[in-house]
Amino acid sequence: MINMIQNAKDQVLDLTRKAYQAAVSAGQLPGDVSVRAGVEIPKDAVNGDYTTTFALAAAKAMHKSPREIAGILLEHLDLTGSYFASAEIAGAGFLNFRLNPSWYAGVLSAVESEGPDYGRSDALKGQKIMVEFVSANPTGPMHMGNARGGVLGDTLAAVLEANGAQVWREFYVNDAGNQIEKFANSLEARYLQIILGEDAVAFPEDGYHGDDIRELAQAYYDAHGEGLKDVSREERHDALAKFGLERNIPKMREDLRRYKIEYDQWFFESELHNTGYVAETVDKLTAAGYTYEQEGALWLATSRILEENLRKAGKSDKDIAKLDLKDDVLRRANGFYTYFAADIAYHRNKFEKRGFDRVINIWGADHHGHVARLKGAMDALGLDGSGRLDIVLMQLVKLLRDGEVVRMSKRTGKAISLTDLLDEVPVDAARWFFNAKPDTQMDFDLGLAVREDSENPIYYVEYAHARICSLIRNLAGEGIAVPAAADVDAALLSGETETALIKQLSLFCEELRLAARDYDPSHINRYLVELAGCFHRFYTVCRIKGEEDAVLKARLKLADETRSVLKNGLALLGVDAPEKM
RNA sequence: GCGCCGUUAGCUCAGCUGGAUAGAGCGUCUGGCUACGGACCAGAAGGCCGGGGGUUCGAAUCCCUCACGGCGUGCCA
Repeated sequence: MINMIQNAKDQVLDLTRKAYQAAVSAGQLPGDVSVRAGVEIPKDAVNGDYTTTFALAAAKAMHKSPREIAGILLEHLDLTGSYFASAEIAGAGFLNFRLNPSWYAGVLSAVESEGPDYGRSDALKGQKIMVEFVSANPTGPMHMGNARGGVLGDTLAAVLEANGAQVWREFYVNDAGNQIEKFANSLEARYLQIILGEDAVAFPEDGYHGDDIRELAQAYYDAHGEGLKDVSREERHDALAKFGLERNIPKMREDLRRYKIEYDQWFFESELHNTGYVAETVDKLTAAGYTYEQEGALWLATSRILEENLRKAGKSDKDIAKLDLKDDVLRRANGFYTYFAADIAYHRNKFEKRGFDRVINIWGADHHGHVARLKGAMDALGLDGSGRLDIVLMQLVKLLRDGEVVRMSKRTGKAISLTDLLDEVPVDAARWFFNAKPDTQMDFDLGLAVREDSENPIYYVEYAHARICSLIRNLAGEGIAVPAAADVDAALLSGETETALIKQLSLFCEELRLAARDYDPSHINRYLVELAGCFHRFYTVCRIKGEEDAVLKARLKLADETRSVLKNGLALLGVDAPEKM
């Protein structure tokens, strides 16, 4: 885990502090001033490779102008043996540093020695994190929201892993409760319609109208005949629901696998009910004094819990009163537990029983009303939901085809499902596009995703990779192999496009850190587009084949390392890095 | 009403939790290979960062407020 960015930043700060101490000793600056200075990479390379705002931040406390302080620091700055060739004052009082070849050589050797692990860190080492995502209802096909959530969850998990965390991918199967009851009702109606005729059996108003329900009923009928016609309603429901789930769940598993998503576990809601864990969890909340009975139902005093949290967060009573907080039912008057009660039990299970340090859920934005309540319920159980449960809400996906909104699948006439999408768009294109920042609404253009031109960024990145592979193949054919970093003179890579490319290689670790910090893997997409751009620019300006041996080697090495980092980045996204296109 | 998310170039979005002249890609216009893959590269035009206040050396970024758009506000999940 070599991070050359961090190394350079640390060194800038260290050199600056030493210069400051020297200036204090010389009596030129006041001592004992603690300065909160940052080190940054300037947007524009004319402002150096690294810059510190030390002088700007210190100006007030030292009663001197930033430029004056910067000037004194510069006098005492000793760059001997550092990564830097020079430093200068600029603008309002920035101290700008320029890298020397030793740093560039450091990047080349880091990429080489870490290979497929380059970019990984142990920042989250020792943390056990669960990412729960998709968790679609097993009552029907998965939709666009699931497609987006699947990519986000899977890639986020990969990003957290790359930062050293121990990650668990989980799918929560809602195989209990009202949804399943509705599912059974719908199947029952279709089943009886097959036997008695469409007109003889009314279809439930709130049932699932999709063709998939008809197909399931037909499949049951084909396999088992009229056996369920005269049994009790309950028996018929159980048999049909069981049959439906046993078909639907493996189907979801297959569809997700096609989407390159594999889970560590499929967790069944029914298990929480069957083992009495839901009841036990509700009893715990009661024992903690957070429940009450009203109109035959058992309620959770959500409003009180949230009020306590908000007060702790510094909200005024007036603001809290405005919120109109409501309590939630845990157990209905009919004795059944609500989905919310099961969800509380499920999350208690994640934290308490399975010992996850952090739990991340990917939810559709339409569930956001649930976020604070679930966290609050965890708080009430003493499990610190506010601190350890993170919910990533993703906004809706609007599907377009050549600029026009698409609502229905041409084939089925129903909402477009995840499999419809994959029939139309390559998996890699879908994975690339859905890996966008979760909290903005997104347009997914089916036409664009399959277009093989410059408007489609995935090809830009893949092309860079394929181009490099081709170059290496050609040179290998001439007996020229990629050299070791130790045999490369980094000082020869001094052209603008070359230094820019090496700097971009060094940024990978940083982008991975940000992706994990923001729960936003799209940092990687942008990084890869930029990296590909740096390469294409380098490749246009710098020839490799036919150059003098030392130059050829250095440039070939740089190209090969670019290939390696492109591949690492694409692998995190679950996208193939093609050697030919 | 209340809450959450959003508003940056014609379009899609960055902007590293306060830094230098607000950046990319696409689209538009103009250029660039008898040389390693032209699925590429270079250049140009295009902005009251939704509006208005505030905080400070300094604000797209932090606070307040208003406007617009999306989504919520069930003994549904």
